[in-house]
Amino acid sequence: MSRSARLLDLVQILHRHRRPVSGRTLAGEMGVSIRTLYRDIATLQGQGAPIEGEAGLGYVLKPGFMLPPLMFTDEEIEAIVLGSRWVAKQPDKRLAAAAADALAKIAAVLPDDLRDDLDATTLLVGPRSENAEAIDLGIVRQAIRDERKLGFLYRDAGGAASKRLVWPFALAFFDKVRVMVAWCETRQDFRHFRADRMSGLTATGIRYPRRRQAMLKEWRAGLDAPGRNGAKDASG
Amino acid sequence: MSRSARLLDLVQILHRHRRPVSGRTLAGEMGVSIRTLYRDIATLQGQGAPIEGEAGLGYVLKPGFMLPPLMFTDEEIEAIVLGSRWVAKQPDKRLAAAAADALAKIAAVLPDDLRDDLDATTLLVGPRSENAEAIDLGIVRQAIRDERKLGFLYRDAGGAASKRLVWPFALAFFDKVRVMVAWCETRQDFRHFRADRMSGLTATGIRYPRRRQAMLKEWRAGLDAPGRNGAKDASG
DNA sequence: GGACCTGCTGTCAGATTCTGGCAGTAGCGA
DNA sequence: TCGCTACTGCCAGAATCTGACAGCAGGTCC
Repeated sequence: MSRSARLLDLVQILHRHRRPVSGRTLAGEMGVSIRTLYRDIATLQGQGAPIEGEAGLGYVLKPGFMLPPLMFTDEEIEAIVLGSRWVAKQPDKRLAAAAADALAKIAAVLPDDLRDDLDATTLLVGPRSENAEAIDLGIVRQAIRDERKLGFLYRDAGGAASKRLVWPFALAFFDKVRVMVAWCETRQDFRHFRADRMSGLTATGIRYPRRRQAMLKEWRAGLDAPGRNGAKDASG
Repeated sequence: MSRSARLLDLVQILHRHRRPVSGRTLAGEMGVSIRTLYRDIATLQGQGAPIEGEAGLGYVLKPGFMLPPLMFTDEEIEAIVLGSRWVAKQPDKRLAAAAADALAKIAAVLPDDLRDDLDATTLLVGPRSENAEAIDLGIVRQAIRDERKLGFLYRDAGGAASKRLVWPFALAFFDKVRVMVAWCETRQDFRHFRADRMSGLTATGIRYPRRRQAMLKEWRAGLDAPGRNGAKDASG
């Protein structure tokens, strides 16, 4: 196995273990001496991988992905840049910042002439009709990633407010509004919630008992089935 | 210089020369023997780089970018995936396909568990309100990249039609419509054209005499200047 | 056809890099 | 204190890379 391939492997092994792992263990899993492992870790850190080592504990990788060298066509890069620019204009500030960071990382590794092309890329995204949401969608995305319950106040189309505790598993971006899809504990059914009608969002930290992928699949099946509508807007 | 760094260099050198380059020349530019160069080319091709060699001519790199190993955080990947999905739903079919291809390439290099996450990524893009355009925006993007003139028929807001020859340099994606920004030869000024009002698009193949980056800069300066509006919609 | 340019492959000795083991320093927690 | 860990310097052997040479195949030009 080549060294570069081994480095990618190392990141993936670190990704699997969420808890700190000792260098000895990692070296064992990769079939390599511990001295070499330290060298590999140093190389990865030099390449910008967020690996942290603490004496007495082991190594942890901050959540993320390591991409190997990739080749993209002009059109593919244009698509990625345009898409990221669109995200960067979304009202969700953390996601927008992440999009900007991703673009910056890509730009940083390109040679000058290509970076100029990217800076001046002639695909522009128009300004959004702002539809300010009172809540921080970053909290919703974090709750989805961690599969944890969310509490909030919801005001339905009629204006009636209700307190909700839900299991969020998806977030949809429409032209105008953002919609959270979740299992509602109170109603015992799938519901979707417009972000601009939510308030008092609180991350409970309580893990919900299902996998978000499974819920997503079930919800999609409900959408496809004839005569049903999957989730209805949370008015009931 | 490490081998991996040299491989990236090789791609960049190939990118600079648009015409076919002989292996001997490339080897000279990199300070390496021709035998090693052949090995490097083979390695790059093995990694998926679209390099083509023809006996008697030399090597050509299909237009594209080579990205070195990159580390992205969870949020950055989510931003890229969401953005690409949005692009993939645009009516511009070639760009949409490119977005899908880029996503597929990224997915292909991820380990299984991460790919599942990506497939089921819980950030969805809602369907677009379709606003069918009669023209192929791919032609417009190609003309912008190659800095070549475009001819077409434009129907303005009042319904009056006019034949246009323009120097396109940007394409903007708004919520509903796509707008081409160009220098209009007839009017001798910047104009913008809504894609759904264009028809009979023809790529002339004639190169226009300015750099698109310069025009973009000038146009932007016009936007920022107080009391002006940069380009007006092509009604005049 | 013949001269010439190019891509491409095999082989092999020497240069270069990588690797593993050893020794030693330092931080953290019990 | 002890045990566990991260981390560094050193060096000989292993693995890999590199350059040079020889040779084949495919195109271009005269």
